[in-house]
This record gives sequence, structure tokens and C-alpha cells, in this order.
Amino acid sequence: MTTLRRVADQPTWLLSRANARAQALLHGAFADHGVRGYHFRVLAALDEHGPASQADVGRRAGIDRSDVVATLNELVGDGLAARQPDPSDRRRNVVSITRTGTATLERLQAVLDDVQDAVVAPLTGNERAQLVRLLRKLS
Amino acid sequence: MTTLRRVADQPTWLLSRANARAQALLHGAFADHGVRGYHFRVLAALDEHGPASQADVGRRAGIDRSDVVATLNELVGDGLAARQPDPSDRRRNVVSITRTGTATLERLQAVLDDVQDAVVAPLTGNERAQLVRLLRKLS
DNA sequence: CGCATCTCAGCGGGACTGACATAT
DNA sequence: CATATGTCAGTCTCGCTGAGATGC
Repeated sequence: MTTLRRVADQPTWLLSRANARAQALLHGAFADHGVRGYHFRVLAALDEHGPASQADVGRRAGIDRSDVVATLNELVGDGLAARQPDPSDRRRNVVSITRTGTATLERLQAVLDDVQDAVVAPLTGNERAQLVRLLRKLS
Repeated sequence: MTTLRRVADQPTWLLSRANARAQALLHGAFADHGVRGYHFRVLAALDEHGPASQADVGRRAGIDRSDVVATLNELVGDGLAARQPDPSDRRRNVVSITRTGTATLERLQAVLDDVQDAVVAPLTGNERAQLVRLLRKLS
């Protein structure tokens, strides 16, 4: 009856489905630790690249500047990150991760690792490497 | 300074990034035609599997049954789908796609095809097949 | 001047929850 | 009785837009 391709076979659908499952797992796991994906991403960006302006944090974490503000408000409020005016450019804040933030990040990374394992569980080692390689080419 | 793995190399992040890009393209393209993803998914499910109850439509399209209600309200309002009580089970509605709905679906499928091509453009033919195969194993 | 940064308010899609009435 | 269906109201994350104030 149809001349259409099966939706369930199409790349964007598969991408969306797989992502929805992974995100659902992550949301639940992160929620147990009182954080959202944005929190982890910002902390990870700060840990990876060191202190930076909010705009740079946003670029590195793939988060809009306006969302970085709210996320940072919460992280600073929880003592996981620090925000100080940049003396060399008074438009900017220098954002850095605190010791508490690093400790939290390590716990969150362990949580993420578990989720990763669950997500890619159906794949062999070779397939996992292949998947990462292919997805990297799409980003 | 960090003992953490680079976020940008992790499967769920790559999945999320690739999906975000694809969804952004889809949102824009579908918006130009006045529809959202849910509309397309429901129409495609009806076209693929034929008339069904709302609960079945939701299962086939991967949409929660409460969201199916709102989506169907809009599709029926636009004359793209029809909703009739099921005489053999008075809890159910029998939902079907209209001729107008089929015509719209075909246009939307063409829109989707263009997006698919753009999304997987960085990949070779073999890589695209591989990606689909791997993503299917994750769903 | 143009441009970047930070902030605030708000929007909209998508996924989900809880509850309820009705019917099987 | 338990279960399935349709409906309604509401929540949450995420991604995004627009505007404004400040400083480069």
C-alpha cells in the first residue's frame, strides 16, 4: 500500500531512537545525582580545557551562551564551579572548576561510563569502534 | 590535569551531537511545511501499517499515547487523518490516514530524504549501510 | 563605530508522568 | 477483579531567539 521507505530503517530515525534511549538512561542516572546533562558537560569542559570565559565554555560544551549562564548559576551555587571577573577583559568572567567540582565530575564520569556500557552493550568491540568513527564523521 | 576521557570521544555524546544536528535540520525543513516530527511519524505509521487504534499508533511510532492524542487532534483538524470509534471495541478509536494525508506524507518523505542525504553526506555508501546496521542494533 | 560578552525572558519540540473515566 | 484505552493536565531537559547592558 505504500511507496514510502520504512521509517524504522531511516538514518535520522535510527539516530533519534538510539539517542532517545541513551538520553533516557543518562537523565535517570544523572538525576539520581541531582544533575542534568548541562552540568556534566560544563564541568567536563572546564576539566578538559581549564578555566575559560563563559562564551568559550559554551562553545566547548556545545551549549548556548544563555544556557551557560543558568547552568553556571547552579554549579556555582553548589560549589562545583567558580566565577570571577576577568581583570584583563572586564566583559568576561573566568570560570573554573573547584576541587569539589572535580570530585563530583569523577563520580559523574563513572555514572556515564556505566550508561555507555549499557548503550553499546549490543555491539562487539569492533562495532563500537566503528560506531564511534562513523558518528565522529557526522559531527 | 585530567584523568577523564574526552567527552567529545564518548558514544552517547557523539550520538547526541549527531542527532542534534539531524533534528535541527529536520525541524527546520518540517516547519517549512507546517508540521512537527510527531505528525510525520504518525502519518508514516498509519501509511506503513494501515488503520489502527491510537495505542497501536503510539507503539509503532514510538510516541507516548498521551502525545498521540494531541498529534491526532491536529492531524484530524487538518484533514490528514480520520478518527472513528471502533464498533468491535468501544474503548478504541480506529485511526486512518486520508488521501490528503497520504499526499502530504509523500511530500514530507521527500523533505526527509533530502535531510537524510545531508546528514549522511560525509559518509561513503558502505559507511552509511554500516551506520544503519549498527544503529539498528542499538534500538 | 562594529563586535563580543554576559544576562534575562521567553518559546517550542520532544519525552514523560499521574490521574481519571470508560470499556474489556 | 485486573487490564487496556483514550483523554487531560502538567513537568522536565534541551536547544534556541531576541533584547539589553556593558566593555573591547
